[in-house]
Amino acid sequence: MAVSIPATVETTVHATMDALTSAEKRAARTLLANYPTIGLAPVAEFGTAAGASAATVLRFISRLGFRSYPDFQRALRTELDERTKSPLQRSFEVPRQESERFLDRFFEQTAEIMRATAERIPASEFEAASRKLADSRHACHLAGGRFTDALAMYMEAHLRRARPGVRRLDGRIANRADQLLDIKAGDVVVLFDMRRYDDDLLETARQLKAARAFTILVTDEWISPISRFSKIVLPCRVSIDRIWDANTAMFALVEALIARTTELSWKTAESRIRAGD
Amino acid sequence: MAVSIPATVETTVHATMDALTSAEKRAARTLLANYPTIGLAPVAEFGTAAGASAATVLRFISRLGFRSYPDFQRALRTELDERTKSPLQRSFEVPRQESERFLDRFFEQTAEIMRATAERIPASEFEAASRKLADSRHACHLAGGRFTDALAMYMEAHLRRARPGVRRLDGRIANRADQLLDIKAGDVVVLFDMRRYDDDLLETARQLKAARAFTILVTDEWISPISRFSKIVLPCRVSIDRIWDANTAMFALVEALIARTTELSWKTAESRIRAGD
DNA sequence: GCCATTCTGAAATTCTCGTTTCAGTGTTGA
DNA sequence: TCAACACTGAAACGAGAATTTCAGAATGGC
Repeated sequence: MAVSIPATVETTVHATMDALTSAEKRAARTLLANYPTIGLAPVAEFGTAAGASAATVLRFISRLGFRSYPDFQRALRTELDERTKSPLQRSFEVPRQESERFLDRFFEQTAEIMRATAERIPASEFEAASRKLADSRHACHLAGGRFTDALAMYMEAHLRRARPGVRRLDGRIANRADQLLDIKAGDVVVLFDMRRYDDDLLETARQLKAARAFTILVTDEWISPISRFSKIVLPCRVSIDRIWDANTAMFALVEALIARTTELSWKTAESRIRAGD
Repeated sequence: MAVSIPATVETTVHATMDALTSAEKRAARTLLANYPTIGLAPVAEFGTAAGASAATVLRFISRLGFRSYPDFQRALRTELDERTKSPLQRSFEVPRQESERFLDRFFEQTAEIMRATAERIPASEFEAASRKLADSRHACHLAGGRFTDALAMYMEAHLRRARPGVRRLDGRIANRADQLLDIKAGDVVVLFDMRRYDDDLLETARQLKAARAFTILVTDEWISPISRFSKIVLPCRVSIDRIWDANTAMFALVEALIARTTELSWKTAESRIRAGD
């Protein structure tokens, strides 16, 4: 038996979205983004906030099925009342409906992957990696493969805010040799490698080990051969019962590393962040 | 040191209570009992609920220090807005809990953010975006800002596997003008923009609209001004009660888009992927 | 690129709502 | 008991709100 979903204004908006014109959609989005307050304001104000005219907002409201704007506002108030009167009820509000939506299923699976990932990464490893990253006495280098280069890039951009001496290694192998010369013993290097593992990156890792760099490897559950040359290995689940591999857990791990590192080096980070913004 | 209490309407009512006449007190009690919804209703309704006349309610409101009833309502709305959005405005504090659980907590919060994101993205919008991306008759362009460029890059790498004609716009503005010339009416453009919103990207979006491109915007919960020039807007939660914004939900959305797009264009995608691996 | 169609916002219109007034009611103190 | 005073709500008023209309702009199909 399907549990009936309460027909809130919000769900109605979602359901109606399809049938809306573009200016009306702007109104819809504004409402969802400032739910429910903007709907409690006069139409004119709602219109301005949405970058549309009052008339458009009214058309939007009527398309949602309300007979008038005051009618719509009454619905919002009633809803608000019920929500605040039974806060406990809120967690049951959106019950285990069969999520037919692709997006919901996908996100659920992803959350599961993340849970599995968190389980498998030893806290001590994570902590050691963060501390090493937060230690700005040594330079920090990042590199990834074909698909993971974007992760390296993202991490670089954020790590730069927290500490000095962050650099991403160029993807092309030709340039690698030169770049490796800059790396000193004790420097931190974060490598991203997942199936199918990158041979060039493996070679790079070997040389880094020879140069006595401190290598942190972020890899998938099958673990890249680079682990041989790494001080710290952080394995992420990338699939559970899904056809495509999902790197979201890896991305989340990157964010966690950034967050923890920033926290640990807050003294340095604070001024850098303020200067950067 | 006294903790300063924020001057909410509610506290003002309490403070004013004993200066009120008996009918006014009825109004005050009604407001406190149905806070804040009854105050968002028309005066007449408020009056009826309180068993008093509209005039009495008005006198009550003015005694609270508001210049008019709409003024009072505006205060309530602002307050309501802040109540739902403010947890993230808390200033930075180093978490007392030591590192062990950092990763777990972080991932939990992230999962929560993802849930909230999935909830807010209308299925129709997601589906429409995927379909448009799967339609390889038109070219597809991607661009991001300072931190989101990495997302564009990641999406580019994967979308390339699924379909031809994918290109990422160069980050530097100088090159933008030339690149825009290549974009034809009907082309899909995926833009990533989050706080603090990128002015150059906004300008690019404006020109894209003029060129009649089909713009898909991936943004945060406060919605980039680019939404004005976009056909589809996909808002992601980036924070719930955490100091730093987290882009994991956005990354997951990108992966979901890639997955769905690949699914929809499987005929084309299959051979491309085989050739690429 | 052109035409039919749809969409949009400014302005005119209508009506509801907030506000004010004032007569009536209740209350207090002599 | 009566007068002075404060409180209250019904009704009149005017402001500002929602709604409708319509001409011009944008869009989509050929």
